[in-house]
Amino acid sequence: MTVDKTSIEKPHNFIQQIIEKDLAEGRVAKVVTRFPPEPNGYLHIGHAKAICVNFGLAQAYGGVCNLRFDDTNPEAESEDYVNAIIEDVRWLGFEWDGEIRYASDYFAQLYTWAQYLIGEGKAYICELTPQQTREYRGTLTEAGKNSPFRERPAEESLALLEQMRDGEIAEGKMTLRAKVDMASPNINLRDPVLYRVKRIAHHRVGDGWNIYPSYDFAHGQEDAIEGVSHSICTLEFADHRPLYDWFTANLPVPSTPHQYEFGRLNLSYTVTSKRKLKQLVDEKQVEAWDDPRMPTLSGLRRRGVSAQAVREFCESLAVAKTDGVVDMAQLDHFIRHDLNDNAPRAMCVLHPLKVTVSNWPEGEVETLTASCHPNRDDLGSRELSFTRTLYIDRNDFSEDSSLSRKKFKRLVLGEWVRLRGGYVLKAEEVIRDGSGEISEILASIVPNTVGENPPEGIKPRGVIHWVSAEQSIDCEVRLYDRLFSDANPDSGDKNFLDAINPDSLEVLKGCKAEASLATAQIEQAYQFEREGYFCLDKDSEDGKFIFNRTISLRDNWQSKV
RNA sequence: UGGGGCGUGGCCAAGCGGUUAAGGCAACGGGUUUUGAUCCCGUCAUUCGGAGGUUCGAGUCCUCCCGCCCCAGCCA
Repeated sequence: MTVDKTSIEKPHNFIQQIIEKDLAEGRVAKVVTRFPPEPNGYLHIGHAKAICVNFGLAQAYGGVCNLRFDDTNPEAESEDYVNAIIEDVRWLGFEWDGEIRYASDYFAQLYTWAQYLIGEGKAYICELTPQQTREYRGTLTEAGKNSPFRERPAEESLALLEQMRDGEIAEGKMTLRAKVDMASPNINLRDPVLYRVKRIAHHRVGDGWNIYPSYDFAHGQEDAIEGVSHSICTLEFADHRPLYDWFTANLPVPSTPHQYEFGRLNLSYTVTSKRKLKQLVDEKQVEAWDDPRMPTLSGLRRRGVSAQAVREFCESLAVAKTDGVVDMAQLDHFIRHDLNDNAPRAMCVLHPLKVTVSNWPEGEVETLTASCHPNRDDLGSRELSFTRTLYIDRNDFSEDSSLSRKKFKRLVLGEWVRLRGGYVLKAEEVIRDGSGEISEILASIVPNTVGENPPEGIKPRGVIHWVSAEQSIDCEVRLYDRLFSDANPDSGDKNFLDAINPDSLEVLKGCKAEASLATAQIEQAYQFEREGYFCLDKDSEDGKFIFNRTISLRDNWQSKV
């Protein structure tokens, strides 16, 4: 047995403790877990936690983890979702054991087991309408009552089941139900539905079936077929565990898996519910499932978040039974941490303001070399062109020279700043357009200040970024903010759509990026110095650059002044 | 009013009866810095939902109470 070192340095969570005990006492020979998504939507950050838990546990204890699609409800599912999910799991960096599995692979076996249960007198075809079924089920405080079809002879149920399967029964007319206990305080045990009629084709197995198994009748048996040792799911399934166990106990399954539940991930300022995310897409509140504002894995990826950042964030989460709300700031921390370490630096001016360097000859270009990372030489360097006309950010200039040096460490009329990686610059004059707005700044550089301190008496207020006007590329920059302005858009009886942040996307056109960015690749991360982390968006085309802001730099100066 | 689960600082969370209640995020001070970033250093729970009890000793065990989440799909 190989034990992963990194995972045993942290305190062991309750599932690890169970696994270790099972291994030590010989109850389990090999750890087998599974990640079982339903292909009815895209994977989100909450799924990332489940993926990391399941694959991580298998890895840590020398076992394997299956990827299995729980495709028992063709109504909501599609192949597109299957493909998107596969791509996301791969991107996250996990490798499943063997072939991808599908619940639909087991439809024939499940059907046979349904017949077996009927033969044992433990299941029956019920003809109660959906409405009646609800009434017979009772309530939270009152016991249900037995269906009048409960004692129907097995032969009859068997024949009816066949008719259901063959498409001879209309939807809603019949179900196969387990005979458990209509008086159980656990509502899930009040004769749960095993098969329902759905006369529609299945995205994977075509139209061979007119009935489809329910989650309860499928999940545990799928686990048993695959030899899953520890079936890990979220808290809301805890009430289903007795049923899960009931099936493995009453059916001739090849193994007896056990279910363990942990708290799903909730993140502040977003929703982690496939249903709600789908609503955002369907109602065009966002562009698509992979909109960079979405907490989906494809959205995070498109925004420029790395798989490693997502994984490390997930590692930082507890596997326990509490269901809290993790602060979005915690995810942000891991995103910044990864990007700070790995993203090459570049400069991009978001709100360009023209600067003419009056003591720099027209047409003269000096090529400066700048490091791509302050403390990673392996990331190399890039070239910057220094020319007479430059752009700096409008926000980095002020005419107000009464601003204190501490409060405004940027360019002020009559004073100096350091152009990052270049010269020290002095602002001398402001030029306005017809409307009175500043259209240009006339400035001069202090000679011999590239990589050198300026002479005595010249004190740059700070360092600002810039690009050459001639040697830069035009681009569009999309600034993303949180999708919701309420930390808990989902809580209570709030309608999460009411909390949508109207300013979650700001599109900046006519931004100026340094020339080296012309070779940027889609999703490849950069730090635009003093602004944040950005990556090229897939909407970019030849000569048309669109950058997404992954996340801004941490910014505490305002509070300190 | 039934069943299941959970309550440790602003958020997440270790703690498995015996040193002064880990750690991360956030926040706040300070240092370094050609990114107001990073990095570094420091501060941040006399107290563990509440009340009783057991014990030499309790966040950890017992009792009662309070609060929050999930379950009445032919969804998963």
